[in-house]
Amino acid sequence: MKKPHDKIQTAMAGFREACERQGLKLTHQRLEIYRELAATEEHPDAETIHRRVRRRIPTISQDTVYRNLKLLAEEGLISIVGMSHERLRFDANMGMHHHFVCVRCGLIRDFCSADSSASTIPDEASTFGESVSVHLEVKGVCHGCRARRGGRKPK
Amino acid sequence: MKKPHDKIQTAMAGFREACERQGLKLTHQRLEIYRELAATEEHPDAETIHRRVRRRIPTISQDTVYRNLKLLAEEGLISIVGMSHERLRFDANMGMHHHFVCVRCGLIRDFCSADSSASTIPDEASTFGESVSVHLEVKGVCHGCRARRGGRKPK
DNA sequence: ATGGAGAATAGGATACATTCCTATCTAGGA
DNA sequence: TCCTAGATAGGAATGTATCCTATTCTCCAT
Repeated sequence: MKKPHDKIQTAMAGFREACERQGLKLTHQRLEIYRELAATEEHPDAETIHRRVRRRIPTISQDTVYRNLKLLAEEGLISIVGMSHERLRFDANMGMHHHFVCVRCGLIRDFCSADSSASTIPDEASTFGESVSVHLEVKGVCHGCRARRGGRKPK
Repeated sequence: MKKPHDKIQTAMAGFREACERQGLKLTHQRLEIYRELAATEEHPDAETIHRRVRRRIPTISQDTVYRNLKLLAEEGLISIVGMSHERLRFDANMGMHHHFVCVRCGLIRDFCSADSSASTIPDEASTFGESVSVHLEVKGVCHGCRARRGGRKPK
């Protein structure tokens, strides 16, 4: 079993490299925000990260935490669990289906996979609890957004 | 190709039955909210549904729309796309992995599936755009919540 | 059909996560 | 060391979603 400390050290080194490669400045705040996230497996929310980082940087603002988390997610250095944050969206189709989600405009489309294994609850999930549903979430850029070009969200 | 009108009729009949079975009253508002959702495949948000239903029920309140959508989702008559609405949550683990999500307490755990097909982007997704990632989302009730018993969320 | 009890609704008030604004500061290259 | 674009702090603003409560409505029993 690897020491958790070493794992974080490794993650931090990789993070520094990635920031330099992508032209992001290595600020104290940014590093500590990432360190806090890399140190846990519980998928914390922004407020939790803010609270924890504040133990070491008492004056850090919530805006800095939100801004960095969003930026790092856009740069592919961390990920946002579930959908990118937008309003709740609903679906009357209760049959088995999967979702294609456009990360730029939020378009969601249903599809059914020919691959039946994507519709079976994996055994590994029983470690955590009793599963009731499973679906694939495919993230990407839809044709419309691709045609519009542009490196960022139209919004 | 089946007429869309017939599909909605069928869906409405099933909805009425389900409401009666589960002791939900068949109010005009509730029926129209469901009808609006059943008539589209675009996974609208609550505001959109509110706006559309208001064309036929001008005085319907946004609270009624929100309340019914949430209730119907809890009763399993419709579904909420993505995660149930909570704060954004982040993840520094960029390796391939899936998520188990407890629908009661919001716990999220990573796992890797032995089934490699769950890690391949389905061909069907290319219909909609260029995919960049795929992961399984397994919803269920975690052991902790199961032990605590109770039919509803602890919150 | 009619009355009553509890569920459901309308409308406004409220909560709260997230983002915006802007003056100030800092990392990193010249 | 100096400069500049990028980053931050702090507070204000935004906007989705929920709460509150008086009123209305559904549906079962009479």
